[in-house]
Amino acid sequence: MGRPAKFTQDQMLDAALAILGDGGPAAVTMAAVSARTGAPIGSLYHRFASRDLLLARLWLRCVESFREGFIAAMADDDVEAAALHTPRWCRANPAAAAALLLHRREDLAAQWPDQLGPELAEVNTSTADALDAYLARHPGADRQHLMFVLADVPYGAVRRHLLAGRTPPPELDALILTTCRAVLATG
Amino acid sequence: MGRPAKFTQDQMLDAALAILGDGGPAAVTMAAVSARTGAPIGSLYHRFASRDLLLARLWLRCVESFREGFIAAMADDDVEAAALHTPRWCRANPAAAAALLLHRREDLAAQWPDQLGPELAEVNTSTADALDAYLARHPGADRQHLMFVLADVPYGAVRRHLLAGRTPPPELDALILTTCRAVLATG
DNA sequence: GGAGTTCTAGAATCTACCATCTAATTGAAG
DNA sequence: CTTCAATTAGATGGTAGATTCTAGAACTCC
Repeated sequence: MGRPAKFTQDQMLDAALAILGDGGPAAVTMAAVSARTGAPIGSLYHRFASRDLLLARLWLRCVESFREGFIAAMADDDVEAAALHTPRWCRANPAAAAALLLHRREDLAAQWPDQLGPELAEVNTSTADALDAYLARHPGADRQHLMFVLADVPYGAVRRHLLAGRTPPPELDALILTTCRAVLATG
Repeated sequence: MGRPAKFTQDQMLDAALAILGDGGPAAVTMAAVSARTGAPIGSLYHRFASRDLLLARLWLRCVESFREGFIAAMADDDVEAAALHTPRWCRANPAAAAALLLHRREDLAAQWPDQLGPELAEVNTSTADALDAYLARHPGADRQHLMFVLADVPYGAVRRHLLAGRTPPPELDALILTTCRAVLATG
């Protein structure tokens, strides 16, 4: 093999995530990640060819974690569970939630690395597919309304709390459910 | 007097706003603003003591524009109009809307300039006051529910479209209204 | 134990940008 | 026409941070 690693890739991503939470995208410098993990800069570059690649991987790791539960709920035809997945996931993964929902992807990795293109595409299409499949099973449903209820409202509901560094309060779920039912009853 | 100005402060802010829309906060360098307006860097620093000050002023200009209509609607006791103010204002001011809703204040001006502290405080308190006044007039209303309906839902509704560079579609207003009525009927 | 490989280590380099500084314009007022 | 202040102009300095480079350490397998 070779020399065993003293620092894992995930340790580096964890450090980057923590720094991101404290100081925003600009604070995530290679030097900062180095200082936080204790790993020398050379080791960082041994794992990640560039800063953009590191941040892109961090973003992907966060997204994967979120997407899984969402797609599962949709596959079960459970729209309400899918809508509630956002606040629940935020409570379970506050740091990842803040990273994902408080920043634009381009603000993290200015240049999305080519080699990660496929992974990015996969994330996007698999989510779209889950929605398409649901719509195919429910011809009466309206896509606009679904997006509103599944994405827009939960996102908005959660955001203010993440910004404040808090976890979304439990009362939020009732509000989201009320919205969900009212809007879906419409069309 | 002296030599008349060739470039106004608003021209510089407009350029910064456009650059922000194209490339995000990091793209708004003094050199970029200089190139876009045609004004030399020296002129920029003649008007704005620092980059942070320029971006802080840009942010304030955007916020003021939004706040006005919102506060007016609240003063009229018209919650539905206040909720719809967000999508309407976004349609009327797409660039400012993107700047305001797609970035965190700290991502624009890393260090908020001291001299702008009072203006920032004013923005925050005046909005809070409008809400407090409404609550005082309507003892039955629930603050959480109001925030959800006035801030969270409209914000979420609009965001996805701003991200895509589109203007929020008109159908959104009906969805927001439906949500507004359903949630306020609850508490 | 020697060869090969993977990883740590951090100094050195290179780049981009903010901010400063000096000098040159420009037009108004007297 | 002279004086004066506001503004333009942009070269230059200083710094922060990404990236590269070279050397050495630690482990496995033969």
